[in-house]
Amino acid sequence: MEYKNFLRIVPDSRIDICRSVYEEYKDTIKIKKEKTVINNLKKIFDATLKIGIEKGFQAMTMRDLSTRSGLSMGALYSYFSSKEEILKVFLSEGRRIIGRILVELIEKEKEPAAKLITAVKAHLFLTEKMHKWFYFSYMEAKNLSSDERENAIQSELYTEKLIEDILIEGHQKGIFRDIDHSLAASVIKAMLQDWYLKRGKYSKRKVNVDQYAEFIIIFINSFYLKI
Amino acid sequence: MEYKNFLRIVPDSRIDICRSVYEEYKDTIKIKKEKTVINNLKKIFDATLKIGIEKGFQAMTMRDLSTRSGLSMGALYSYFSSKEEILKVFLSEGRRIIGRILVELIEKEKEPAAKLITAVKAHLFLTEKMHKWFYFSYMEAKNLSSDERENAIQSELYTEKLIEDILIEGHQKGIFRDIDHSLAASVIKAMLQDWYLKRGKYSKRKVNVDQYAEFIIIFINSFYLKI
DNA sequence: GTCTATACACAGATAGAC
DNA sequence: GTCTATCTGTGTATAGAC
Repeated sequence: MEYKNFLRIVPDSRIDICRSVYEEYKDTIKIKKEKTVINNLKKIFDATLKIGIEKGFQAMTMRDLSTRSGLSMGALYSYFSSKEEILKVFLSEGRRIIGRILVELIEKEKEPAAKLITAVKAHLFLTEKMHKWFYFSYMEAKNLSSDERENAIQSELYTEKLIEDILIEGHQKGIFRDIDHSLAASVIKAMLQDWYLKRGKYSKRKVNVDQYAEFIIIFINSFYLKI
Repeated sequence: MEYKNFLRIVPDSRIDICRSVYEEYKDTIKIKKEKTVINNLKKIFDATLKIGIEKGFQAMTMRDLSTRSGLSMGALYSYFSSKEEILKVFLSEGRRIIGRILVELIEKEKEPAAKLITAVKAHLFLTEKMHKWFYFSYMEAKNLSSDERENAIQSELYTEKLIEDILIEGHQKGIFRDIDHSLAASVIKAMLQDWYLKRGKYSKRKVNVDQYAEFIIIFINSFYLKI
């Protein structure tokens, strides 16, 4: 699969997040008209992402957010009770949607070698599509409350476990070599994350996500695949 | 070489940074007694690092820093003219020292295969020794002024170039395979960075830096070394 | 449902005593 | 060389008009 095919399969996640937030928080959100809420949530999250990437969430002021989202300060506070809550909600709903897509795509494959390729591509393609969200999420996770930070870490480890399980299964079926699967999953994850953490560098070097995916897969296979 | 040997070779970098800062900034620092300056710079940088890792540099207030360093607000401002300057000086002097050590260690080796191993170990061991500084530096680089941020990026790319050059040399000498050296250097760097970015994870799994180094080297060699 | 005006706390920075 | 006290700007959050 190439990135352009992936884009056709996966729905627009930006609106997904807003709908999902509306469903879960309609009791605490003071505004009641669904269409208004989703529309404004989108403005809020879009602006949060832009400013957050420009100068970090901490440095973003509610006045910044008001200006960039086009909503007044008062309006913002009828959607969220605090600045901190915006971060919490935006990151946790994003994680949910991403986890779901990732699992769905991997489960379609039956053989470990194909599963591994799908896991790598699905992760890279998702981070390509939502690269601002991923970058923001990575950088701001440490600013969450300790409960929420724990959730973020668990979500990371879950992705890693998906990869590790594929490696273990492949080894049991005699396809993959006998290697420390936990460590291997960890460094594979590191390579996947580099794609969205250093996005600008790869752009400058004219490396696109399909090329990066291919390279990573060859790298991993040369290490893992029995010849 | 193992980590414990490395520790014997490399001098205490925390005091190095303070001395280096004193030399370079003695004109703008209002205090004149060298011993006092170095002693207090150490207190300031130690506290900056601790608080910065706990809650980020932006969230650190000058009052926090005053309390934790044991110096008054007034005293702090006779060493630095602003909060921003503390970050700039601390990161740029650290980069200088690290770059120097890295190059010195690699230059000792003559053969590409040995150079590659040394580069990997030197990087991992340095980040192990100064892991708080590296983590802090990675997370806060985006909060620098655009000039200083550019310096930080260039310093990153320089490390990557060191690796790429080793790969190219090895290929020219017929030892390494013909692979996209730029991409390879990039993902190797990603694996090296994971060591200090996810330090806690590896601790929990009882993986030490020597084991991680060995794993990474086997991984790279299986991809790169001609059989 | 959205706005403007404002309360109140706390940030960075400095002046001047010691 | 270091401290305390204080200035001033700006941050989050809210009250109440429209």
